[in-house]
Amino acid sequence: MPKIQFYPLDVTYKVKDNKAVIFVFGRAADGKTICVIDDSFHPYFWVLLRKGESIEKFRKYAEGLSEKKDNDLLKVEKTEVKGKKFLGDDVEAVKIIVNQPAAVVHFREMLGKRKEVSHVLEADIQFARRYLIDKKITPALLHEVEGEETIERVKCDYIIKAAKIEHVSDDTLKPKTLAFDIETYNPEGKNILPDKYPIVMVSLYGERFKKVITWKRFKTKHDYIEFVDGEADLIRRFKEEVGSYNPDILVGYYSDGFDFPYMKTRAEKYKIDLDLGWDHSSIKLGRGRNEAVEITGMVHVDIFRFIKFVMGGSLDTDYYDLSSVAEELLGDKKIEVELDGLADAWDNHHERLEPYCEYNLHDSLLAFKLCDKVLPNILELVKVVSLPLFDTVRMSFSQLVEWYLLKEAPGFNVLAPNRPEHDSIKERIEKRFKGAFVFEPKPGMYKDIAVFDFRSLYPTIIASHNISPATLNAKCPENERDYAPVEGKKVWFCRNPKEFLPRMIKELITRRLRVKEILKSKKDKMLEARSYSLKILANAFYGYLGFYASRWYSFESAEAVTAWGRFYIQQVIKKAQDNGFEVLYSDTDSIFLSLEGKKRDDALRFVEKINMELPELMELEFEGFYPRGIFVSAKVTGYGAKKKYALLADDDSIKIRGFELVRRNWSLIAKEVQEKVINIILREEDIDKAMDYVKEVVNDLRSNKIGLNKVIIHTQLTKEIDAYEQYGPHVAVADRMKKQGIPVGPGTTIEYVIIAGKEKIRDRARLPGEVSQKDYDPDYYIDNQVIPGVEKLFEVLGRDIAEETESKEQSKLQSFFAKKKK
DNA sequence: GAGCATCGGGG
DNA sequence: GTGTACGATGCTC
Repeated sequence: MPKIQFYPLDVTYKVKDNKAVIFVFGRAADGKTICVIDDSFHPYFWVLLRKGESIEKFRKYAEGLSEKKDNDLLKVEKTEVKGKKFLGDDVEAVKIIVNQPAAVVHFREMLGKRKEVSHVLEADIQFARRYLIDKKITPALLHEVEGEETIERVKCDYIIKAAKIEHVSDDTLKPKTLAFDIETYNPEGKNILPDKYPIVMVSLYGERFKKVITWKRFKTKHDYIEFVDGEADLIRRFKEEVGSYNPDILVGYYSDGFDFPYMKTRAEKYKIDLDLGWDHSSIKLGRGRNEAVEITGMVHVDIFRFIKFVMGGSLDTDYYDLSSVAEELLGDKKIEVELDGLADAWDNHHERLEPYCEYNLHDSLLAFKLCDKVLPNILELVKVVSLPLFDTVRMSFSQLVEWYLLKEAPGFNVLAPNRPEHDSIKERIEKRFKGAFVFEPKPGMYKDIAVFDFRSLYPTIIASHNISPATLNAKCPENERDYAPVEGKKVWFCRNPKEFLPRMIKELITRRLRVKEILKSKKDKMLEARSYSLKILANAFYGYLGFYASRWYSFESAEAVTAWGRFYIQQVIKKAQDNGFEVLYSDTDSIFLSLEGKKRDDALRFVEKINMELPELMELEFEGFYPRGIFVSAKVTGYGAKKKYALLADDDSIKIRGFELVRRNWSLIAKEVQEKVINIILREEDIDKAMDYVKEVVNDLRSNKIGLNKVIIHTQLTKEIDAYEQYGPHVAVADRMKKQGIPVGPGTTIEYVIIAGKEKIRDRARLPGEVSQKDYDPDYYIDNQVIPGVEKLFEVLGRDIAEETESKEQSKLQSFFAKKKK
């Protein structure tokens, strides 16, 4: 039989003659598309019987089951018995093999009701995924299919009826990616109405390929712009172009929630079928909260989702709009155009449309590059969970952990627990336990700080103490028990045998260590991405144990993890103090030591000693030396602020945590002053200079020397103007804009300046275009923007910025006396 | 301050 | 499709 090597990408199934037929779509090694068809795989699930019940009697009963439902025949094909592990117990499990997926739904319910049955297990694992797990197929890796060519209505170069599919190597597909983005006619600002307004342009961007399709003509220098006669043609041409480019991955930014749903609505209007699927099926829109748009065969990636939910933790940006994300990850932004002017240009000024096409294309380019950038992360996760890219990029951490466990379970002969039912979910949500330990910092400025943190603290605790629902308070001799330091509770985990869940997390940790080992000798972006993916997945295990919807949920296990976490970090703190170090700050897994009167080597030796005493996998790592650092007091309590500090690193870079620098609704001048003050304090240690700088800015503000652009405040409208109860300055300005005929609505960013006067602040808010530099109110910017941003920093250093700049209370007092005099 | 509802992203 | 989904934030009582 002929053999073909290929990279699987997508899996689905169809029911034919009461039998499930699997379709594996992918890219052959020669670049052609391939569809592998397999009808030899049967759906199944497991049943456990109560103690004392006869397995043979039950099997006899089950094997005769058959039912007609509508036109479907549902029947049990056969049963098997196998020794399995279920939550640490050895059990005899009955495998119920049925003819088609719908029969699983039917018989799991029927058998679940019988009194001799105690558990129905793994009866909710989707058939296509089950197929991948059981056949050990990992999407995007090289496989070989052996089989004959066959005929089927699919858009594939090879159509093979499989006799055998085998994993060949970890050689990974370099996918062909195409990005797309639409622009729509939108006279109503943020209010998006697909039923009412058309798509005006669509862009496509791929390797050596770019195109913008639009349907109003104008003179242009760009040969990538193609003109068609109307929206319907635009949609048809989009389909054709995607088809002829024939990508493995079609990527968009928020295309699950916007581009595809919008296009679908428009296509329906013209009765155009968006049949992009390799089996000629239409794109499938997700319902309700699940917005995923699926295309059979082709991998549709909504890169926004992946970046926000999987990469989010490591990004600095607070916002996940394309521009912010692209800026951080790629150093490239969206092209700036006046989007509100598109509708007018579309209606009345075609000659103004070209910039919008450039903008449109650039969005696709950004989506393309973002996808390319995070592809190594995606592929690493795909390797771990062995699910199609489509599913993997849309999974939350807990789902990734769960599918990793589900995939590995058969190899360890482990039966997966069921997901919780409604009642137990409610119970689980209400249960809370104690979290991490935070050592409150004493506000102040410190010199020579050494920072250490535990490498993957929680994952290594789980692996080292064999934490899992199966070992929790299980039977084992007293000297085999590891008691968790949970207050007021007797909780232990048996040290042996090493259980499934800790073994799985250990596998991730050691895999990552191997990657990191290679990384030491050569820098490699791919490997860094792999290391990152493995790290976040390992870290997610702890959350998974305590997550209400988990199969392997274990409240006591999660509780034990944080208890041990507190135990270890407190132990380090204590030992540091015993060794004469001053501990400045500690949060969860990190510790900040003052090196006053000590040498760097002392700190390194101290950590070495700590590591000798820790369990094998656990390690306190050196994070860095910082010549100077400042900890600021919290706003409310006045005590040490958690997670609010700035450090000057050895390489002269500054690490800022928890300060407001990035907030959108701060004026540029406020951000600038905060940043500069931190810099002067840390780099030059010259408090007077920092103070003088602030005074200078305050004076410049007073004499209106600061440019208007630096006093503009940005605030986003979150709802309709009328809906605001609190008529704040940004709402007032939005109102003014509306009266001037500028469209505003939810999502519009309002820019305003506060001008001098005695009225309420909201009555003194103006559009930047309405005022000039001499109009803004110095007092407002001094008291409400600049001073609050640096107040705490100076407070730590024993200085009162408000007093020294004679702002705030002072000025209020002055005006009070001024009034009195009159 | 708890409890509920709604954004988020997208033009 | 052997199905189900989060989490931060703002607003109201």
